[in-house]
Amino acid sequence: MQDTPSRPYHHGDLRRAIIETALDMLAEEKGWQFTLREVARRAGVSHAAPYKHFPDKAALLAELAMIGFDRLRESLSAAKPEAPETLRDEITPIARAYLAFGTENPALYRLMFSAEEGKAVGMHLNERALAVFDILREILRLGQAAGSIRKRPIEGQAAAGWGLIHGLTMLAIDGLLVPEKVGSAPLDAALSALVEGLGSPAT
Amino acid sequence: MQDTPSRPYHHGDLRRAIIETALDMLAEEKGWQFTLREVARRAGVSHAAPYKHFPDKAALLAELAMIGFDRLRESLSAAKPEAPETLRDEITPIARAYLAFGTENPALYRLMFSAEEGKAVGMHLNERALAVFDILREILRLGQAAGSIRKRPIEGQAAAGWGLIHGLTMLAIDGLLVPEKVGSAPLDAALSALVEGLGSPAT
DNA sequence: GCACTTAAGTAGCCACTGTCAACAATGTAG
DNA sequence: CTACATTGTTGACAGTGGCTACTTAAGTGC
Repeated sequence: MQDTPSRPYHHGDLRRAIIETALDMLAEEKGWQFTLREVARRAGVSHAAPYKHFPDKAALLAELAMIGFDRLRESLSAAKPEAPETLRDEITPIARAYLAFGTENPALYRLMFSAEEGKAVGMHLNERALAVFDILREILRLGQAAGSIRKRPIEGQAAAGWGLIHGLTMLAIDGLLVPEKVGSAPLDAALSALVEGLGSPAT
Repeated sequence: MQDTPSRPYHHGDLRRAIIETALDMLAEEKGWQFTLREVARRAGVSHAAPYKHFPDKAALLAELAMIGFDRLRESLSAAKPEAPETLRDEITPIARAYLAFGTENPALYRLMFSAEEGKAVGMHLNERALAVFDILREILRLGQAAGSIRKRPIEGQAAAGWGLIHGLTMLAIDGLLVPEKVGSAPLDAALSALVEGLGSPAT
């Protein structure tokens, strides 16, 4: 695996390697607590090396969270269907992609939504988070224009949509989406309720 | 404040005092990271005293989480209206109480949904969590029987309801429910969508 | 009074973390 | 080829935290 058996003194692209390693670790176990030294260990560098690329731990965490939001946004964009026939056909693949992102990177997803305690980075981070949010808002806007979605304030509808998918993702991460309580396909069922709530009665 | 100026050697009810102190601390700042020593400090006892009442840190955390779920359930039960006229009138105060619980005890709420990594306690904890869930299921069951709620599998409707309120609560805790993006009353707006999605079209 | 249990305090071990400072290797500009 | 900036390594410091003896105080039964 190590493509450089006699690893050169200069890693070459350690910054990216550190981020990559950290993301891998965040994807692995959700119980994992983040430590700079462990990241360095796994990246195969000394414990102080990361300080050449990040001022401190918080900076790395903030960057990871931002990358997480970017990836989530990309993932959702990629999942967006070309020419959906119904509202449900449109949002289902996106919702699936969202939930998949969360369950595949549980710790990262949690980090994304708990890292903005440091208010300094908060602004930038919120920008990224709200960029993800905008995907949903756009769908609603177009849907309302096309008449497939009830004419209600978009903010409220967006709150419902994001709240729902975020909540389901969190519950899934925490292993609380047990079939006996929530059915075998909770996402589909919940989306049904959402679609019926957002969609125009006529359609 | 200290009702025992010359604190006796034996605290008397240290176990409860520790839990109380820990809950207070969890309610304060959400950025707070839990440490046994700090709890002991704030409780005014030595750093090893808690070990006389809890085998280890995880045990205390698990108990706190369980108490959290119990309190949440009580809070929701108390908020349940007597004779609601509409579905919306019925769920709105409950949803409000739920969100209030989360925003008033942010760290506790997070703990409740991230502590069951320790799989040993997982079972008991999930029981409590699902007990909260049952309140929602009961509402849906009665609503379907009375005809005010669409006849769909209850599990799916419950998933939608819990997912939505849990998601909104989490977003609120993380300060992501900003009015400019999500409206001035995101909870009410989201509940509108939910009610329209769950409620019978005729009603 | 006296032994015994319980509940607290004191002291400390051990592991670990974030961070910094000093040093070494490597690349680069002149 | 030499001076310098980069990037990585080593080592250490200070602080913390969980946890474990041992010790001391306080209640309890006899």
